Amino acid sequence: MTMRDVARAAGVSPKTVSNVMNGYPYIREETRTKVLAAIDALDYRMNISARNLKSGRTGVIALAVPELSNPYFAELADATIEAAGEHGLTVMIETTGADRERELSALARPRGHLVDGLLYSPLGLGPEDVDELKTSTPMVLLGERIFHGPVDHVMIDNVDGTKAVIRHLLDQGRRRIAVIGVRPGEQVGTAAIRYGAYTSTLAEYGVPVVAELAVPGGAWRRSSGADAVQELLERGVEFDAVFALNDLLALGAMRTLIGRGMRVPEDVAVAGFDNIDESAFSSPALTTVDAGRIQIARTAVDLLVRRLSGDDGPPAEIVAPYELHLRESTRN
Amino acid sequence: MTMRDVARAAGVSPKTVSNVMNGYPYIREETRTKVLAAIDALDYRMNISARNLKSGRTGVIALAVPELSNPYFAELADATIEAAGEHGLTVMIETTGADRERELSALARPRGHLVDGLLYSPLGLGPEDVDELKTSTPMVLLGERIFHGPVDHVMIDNVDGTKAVIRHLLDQGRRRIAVIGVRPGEQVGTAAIRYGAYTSTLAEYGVPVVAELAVPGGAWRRSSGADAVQELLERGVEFDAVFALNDLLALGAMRTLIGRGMRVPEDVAVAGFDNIDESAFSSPALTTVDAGRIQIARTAVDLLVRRLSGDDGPPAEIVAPYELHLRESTRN
DNA sequence: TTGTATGCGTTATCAT
DNA sequence: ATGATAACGCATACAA
Repeated sequence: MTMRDVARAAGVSPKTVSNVMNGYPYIREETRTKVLAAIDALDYRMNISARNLKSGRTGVIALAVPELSNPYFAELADATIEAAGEHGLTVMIETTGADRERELSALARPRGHLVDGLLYSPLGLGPEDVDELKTSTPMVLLGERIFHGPVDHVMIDNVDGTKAVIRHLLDQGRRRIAVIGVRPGEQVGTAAIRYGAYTSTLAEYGVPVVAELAVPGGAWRRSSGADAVQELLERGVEFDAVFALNDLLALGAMRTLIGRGMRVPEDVAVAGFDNIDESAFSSPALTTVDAGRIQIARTAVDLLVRRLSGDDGPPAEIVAPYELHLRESTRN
Repeated sequence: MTMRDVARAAGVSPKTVSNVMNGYPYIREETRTKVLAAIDALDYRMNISARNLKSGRTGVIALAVPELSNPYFAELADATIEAAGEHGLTVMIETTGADRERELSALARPRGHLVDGLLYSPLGLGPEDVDELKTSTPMVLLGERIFHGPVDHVMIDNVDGTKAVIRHLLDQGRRRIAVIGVRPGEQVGTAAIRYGAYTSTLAEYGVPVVAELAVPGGAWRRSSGADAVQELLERGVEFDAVFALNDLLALGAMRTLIGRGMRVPEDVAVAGFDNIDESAFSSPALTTVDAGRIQIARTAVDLLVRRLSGDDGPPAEIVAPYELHLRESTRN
């Protein structure tokens, strides 16, 4: 079942069938109708591999994320699939496990020319890898580890988002705000940015930054959040609020607090970042910053589509607007 | 950058390069080394489209699920990607939104011959669609809407899993067990099976099945679970336990109960089904049935791989083992 | 053990 | 507005 078969059935040449399928404008209405009827009758689908071989286009873009078990990335993936679908593109999801090697390999001639472009959300790469980004495949970067790179970049408004939530905690009278999930060694990346915004907001209010209130946490999972709070309690550190660098950490933190008989928010307020679906339904519901994933997905796909259609202007850097969601976990 | 270039660089013919890349055994070690060196030096990747055009294989399989925002499917996707990776296969995720039309279209010549096989988890299809499954693309069905179809089938042990959790609730002395997420009209599918196992377990214990304890819920989301319990409370129905047909419903249900000042499990025990990551970290932690998604993914990929390598034996029907996780939400 | 010739299904180019 | 022809990069069959 090839284009030739369709052409034969419609009484035209293969090229005409191709033209119809690709929306070539100069076709007589009568011819188009005939061809479409034949396509329908034979239930014909074009062979994408053959087209790709000739034209270089597959209609597939890849989304490289650490893992789908993290709801933030799963929800981002859903949003991306939807946004891509509106442009007739299919999304191929690649999970890298936040592993540097696997992230780099996702960059190398993605999937043997099988994808037209790449939406790329690296956790293990940094500014030192900026050269690796000069791929031939169009790419849009999601995240904040590599600034002013050679490619388009869609970012979360980490600074203002964090400031908003920390101000909220301070306005509620909290003064000993623990922060969990920090990465002490790192100078770049989401952790460093959010932590920096945390300290500068405390400074604004004249609240001292206390080292023992910052708890490292490598993987931003529920279990790390639970462990972090456990550690604070065991060390006897006093705190009246927890700012978790993402929602999963916050949910894990609340789990430990409640398990230890503490009240949220009365004894300790908890806030997170991401606004994953889960956060609206936890008990108590979690105060968090919505990073704007719907808009991020949409913007990233739009940028990529523009590149795919040949735009080679200078790299764009776009910051998605954040939104603070105040819920029970911080309300006095 | 084609195979010819590599061949030229290595001083051999393209065919030899092809042989090396495909693991053809009868190659002199010296030749193989030369070729591999050239591949490495030129950073060559094979063009998958070209291979597909000739051989029919792409090394890509598709996983069709309703949506990734549901953590069960996201976690299943992660497990599938991992299992497929061990066979050198890439996974392309297709979300159908549980929409019948989109599910059917995922079936039709998937992605223009771009995928070798399909792992298919339909929610909107039923036995009446069994003919649609007779595709030319190898396929493995995940779920329980279509039994004894023409294709391999990996199933959750819904009956025994449900029985185990209901017995547990009964053993704890619960006698008015609400069940939420039922689908009254449906004769097939997960909802009907789990609800059937619920009623038969009650019967075993001589506990009457009360109609008003069964609350319908179309989409199995947190919000539906919250609404279902809301409805029970508003109707003044008495109940000492909630069996939610999946974890998301259960988490939503707990949210409403706790929000209304009820204690879980003291006043009402809550149990779910799926054992998504979230359930171990809710407050209280959720008792649930692990449907065995890791094993389901592994088994499904194995079955598909066997089909891809030409096995055309009769369709297999495999039931993954369940595991009951007892947590705080049901412990007296 | 390696090389040569051919064709997979589509699109680009050019012609009509 | 439509058609003829060649070529994309690889694998297959067959030859050497």
